[in-house]
Amino acid sequence: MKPNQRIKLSDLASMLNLSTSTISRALNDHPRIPTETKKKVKALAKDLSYHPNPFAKGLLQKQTKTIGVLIPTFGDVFFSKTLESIEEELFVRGYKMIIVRSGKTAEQEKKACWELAKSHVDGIIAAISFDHENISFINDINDEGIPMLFLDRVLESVDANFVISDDYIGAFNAVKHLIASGRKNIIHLEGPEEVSTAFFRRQGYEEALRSEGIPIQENYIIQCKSEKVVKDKLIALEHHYDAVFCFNDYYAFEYLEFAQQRNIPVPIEVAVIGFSDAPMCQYTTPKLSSVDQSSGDMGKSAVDLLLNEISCLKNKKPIEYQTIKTKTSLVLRESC
Amino acid sequence: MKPNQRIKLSDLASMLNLSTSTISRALNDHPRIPTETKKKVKALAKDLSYHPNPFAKGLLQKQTKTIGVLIPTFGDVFFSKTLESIEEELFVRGYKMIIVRSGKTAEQEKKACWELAKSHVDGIIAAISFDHENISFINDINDEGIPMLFLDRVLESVDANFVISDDYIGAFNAVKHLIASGRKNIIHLEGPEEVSTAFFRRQGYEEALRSEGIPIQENYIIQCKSEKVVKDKLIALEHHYDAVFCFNDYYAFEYLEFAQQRNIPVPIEVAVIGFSDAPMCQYTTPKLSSVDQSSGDMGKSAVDLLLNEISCLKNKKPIEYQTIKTKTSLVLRESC
DNA sequence: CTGTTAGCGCATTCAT
DNA sequence: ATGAATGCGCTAACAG
Repeated sequence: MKPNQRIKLSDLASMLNLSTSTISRALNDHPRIPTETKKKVKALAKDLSYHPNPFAKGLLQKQTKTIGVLIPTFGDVFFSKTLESIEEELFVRGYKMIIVRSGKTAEQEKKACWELAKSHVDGIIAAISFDHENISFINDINDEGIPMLFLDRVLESVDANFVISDDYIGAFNAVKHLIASGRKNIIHLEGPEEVSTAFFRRQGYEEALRSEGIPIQENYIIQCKSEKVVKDKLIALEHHYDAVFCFNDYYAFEYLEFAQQRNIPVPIEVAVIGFSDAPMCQYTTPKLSSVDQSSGDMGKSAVDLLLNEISCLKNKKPIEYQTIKTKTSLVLRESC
Repeated sequence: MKPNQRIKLSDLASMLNLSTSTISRALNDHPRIPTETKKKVKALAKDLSYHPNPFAKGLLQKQTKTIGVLIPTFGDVFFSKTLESIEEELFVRGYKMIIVRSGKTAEQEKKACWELAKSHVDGIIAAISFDHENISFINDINDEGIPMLFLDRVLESVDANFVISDDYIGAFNAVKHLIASGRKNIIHLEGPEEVSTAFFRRQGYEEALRSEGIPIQENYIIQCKSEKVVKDKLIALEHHYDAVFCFNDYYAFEYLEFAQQRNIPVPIEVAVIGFSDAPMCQYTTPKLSSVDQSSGDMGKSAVDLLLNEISCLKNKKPIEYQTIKTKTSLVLRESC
């Protein structure tokens, strides 16, 4: 029962006095093999815990049943949650997952992408961070026959499938809610300029103000590059603002800490809303309101779309690229 | 420059009027190839962005340059941090990483392990959750020539490399600190019984009490299965305890929330310490003191040990199994 | 120094 | 219904 060596087709063949082709066909449910033989072969295979060598298969056939995933970091809860759902969906559908981190620079990101391509994955799910001036490598990877799906961030001028959350609407509704509850002077802690999500969340913020006839003040929009600069700006604005809409939950956590240090009562004096709805939102004081991105859906949709594209590619069917926007919802807690 | 088809050795060979073996040797820096030829070949390879097919290599050679990683979840910050360091170290050393989640049951965990083994990874880093009654599958996987390293949790009676943090000392020091600061009635929120870390942390807790001559009270040790039961027990003990030492940070976050609801002032009346030092510890009110596990070191050590074992296996050198305990350190914040 | 040959494990012709 | 032969892309043993 316990082979201490890897078993292969030819082993089964010689044990049953059949040829490797028959064994192979039996295992793959080829129509012209008698049920009797199939049973016998499968039983033995199971008994010896035979597993086909994925490298032989990968070499012979086109597909490797492996998907590459590119993420900026494991540390961000949004990506953890999304990874969790991607892994689950891939596992169910018989795919393995190779993960690489994209790192801190556009160059590293490009390299990481190539690393996946070189691994001959069947497809890539990529959460691209940077605004690559030269996106030709994406086309190059596509040219190698590896479809790419982009997650969370959109790239202009790339023809591909996208799965993003509706950042614009999410931000819009959050800010609308702040205004509806009487806030007028709303600060936006803006995300890094290189990511598209930051752009759309800011757009949503601005449009919400505009729709209510509130003028947009440039000094209320704070680009969060250096912690010190942000704090200085906040201090300069103190008592002039009554709400803070944050690019993500981490910014919001930082703000809550800042507010506590400066004795700014939240939500009495300042209301705060984060983005992504990290599990930690319920453990801060006050509990943080946040925009949920339904990351579980994002992972599942991404896998769906990508595997579908792979299947189209294999069957030479035409591909219609889509951009799926998953719904956001405002989760109200104590901070607003 | 842009091949829209995957390029292979024979392509390079025909373009340079050389044989595939020469190309192969040139690319692999074989000693008996003139520098001139190597340059020429490498230049062309780069120009056409040639990448060797890892499946052909994997089939032919023993190693696949891929490591399998088994973790319970992406959601736990401890695992995120460890994954981050594993990925980094593997990437540097030219390895890819396949991740599978082990799921909720011992059966799923076993299946996930086999899934990795079937993928013909060169080795497996596994954070095993459950106390498998039948650990024969681990031996079976070893028999297939795939070394396994166990991370974070030890398994009795398995002969292998382990990388764990020194849970016992970490817990011991934390509780010692509580006692030193005048606490006497210390509750322990105990982790799940199936994981070894829970066992050692409890041991550390008990030994710290014992060393100070404080009796161990069974009703002060609360097994955290159902949230409701835990809260009921805590309520029953109210005003009788002055500190809570938690199995991990999440338990501690939950406790902080509970304390707030019941108007128990932390740390005035009750001191709290968590375990793992999640980044979120600094955003709670009060900021949570916690035991850091140096998860970065754990990831790196795990990769080191495993790749070393793989290399020994390949060169038929004898293997000496080790258990590396990484250091813990108490990070003091406001909660104690 | 280089080319020829063979074979890794498998699925798929083509024969029978 | 089954077996023999072929080749996926690559490296290594064996010539020359």
